[in-house]
Amino acid sequence: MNLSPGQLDILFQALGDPTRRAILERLARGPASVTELAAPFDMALPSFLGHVRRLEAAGLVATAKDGRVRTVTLVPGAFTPVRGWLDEQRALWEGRLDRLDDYVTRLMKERANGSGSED
Amino acid sequence: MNLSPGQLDILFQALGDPTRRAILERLARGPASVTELAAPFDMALPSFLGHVRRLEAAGLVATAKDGRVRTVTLVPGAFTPVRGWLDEQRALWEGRLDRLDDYVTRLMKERANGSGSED
DNA sequence: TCGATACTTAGCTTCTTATCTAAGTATATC
DNA sequence: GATATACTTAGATAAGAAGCTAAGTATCGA
Repeated sequence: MNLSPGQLDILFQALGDPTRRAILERLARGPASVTELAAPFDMALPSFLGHVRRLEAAGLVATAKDGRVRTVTLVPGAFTPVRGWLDEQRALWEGRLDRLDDYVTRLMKERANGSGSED
Repeated sequence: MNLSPGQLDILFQALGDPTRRAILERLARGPASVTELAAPFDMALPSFLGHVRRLEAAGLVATAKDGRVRTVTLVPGAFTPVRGWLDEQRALWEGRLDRLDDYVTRLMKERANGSGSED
């Protein structure tokens, strides 16, 4: 299950804004209407709605309109690709350390076998 | 150990670009010079350097100039705040599920104790 | 039906980002 | 010392993001 090329871009970019992260933090405690969500922020509603839309485009939240109220909910698994990339990155790094370790180990064994003639 | 308000912004934003993520992936395998790093990308060097600078500003890489060559290396722990935020977010979410679970459990017990008079 | 509520759309301004080309500086190599 | 290499700086441009106000639409509640 590979993700489309730009998906990670959209996700990381969506997370790169304090307002949007705050929205997600709020939503982790349960769904809320747009107005409810917007209340803590000193921002015009259209501006705020832009953030919600961006989160929605990233697949981090889902919204549904019932009557005149739009309810926003967190999409639980949406962080997975981000975590995935981070984990991969860590694996790469640790793989490198392992190889470095191997290398040093081999080097030391060679020294122990001790021709001792190198400078 | 709390991080400055904008640190997460800068980190997430730095990661929200495919070129920059590719640079990090390459660097996980070991340090490289700017020109070396730039080779796979169809991009003018000044543009490319901009990306390296952004990664450096985010603390994700360190650079050092020796002679005319600037060597770029990964900063290992730099992802920690990102992971941290992601983990927190997950904890919040799971905390919510737990409470939901408690709630449902309590509800079912009440039913079992069965006054059965609520609608 | 009328007013209030909850968005929604449209249009504008400003700032930032991602690019580029052209030209400059500092080292290394011959 | 002349040339080549490896950045580096300095603009210029175009696109995108974040914010605003003003005005519109659709419900809800009395």
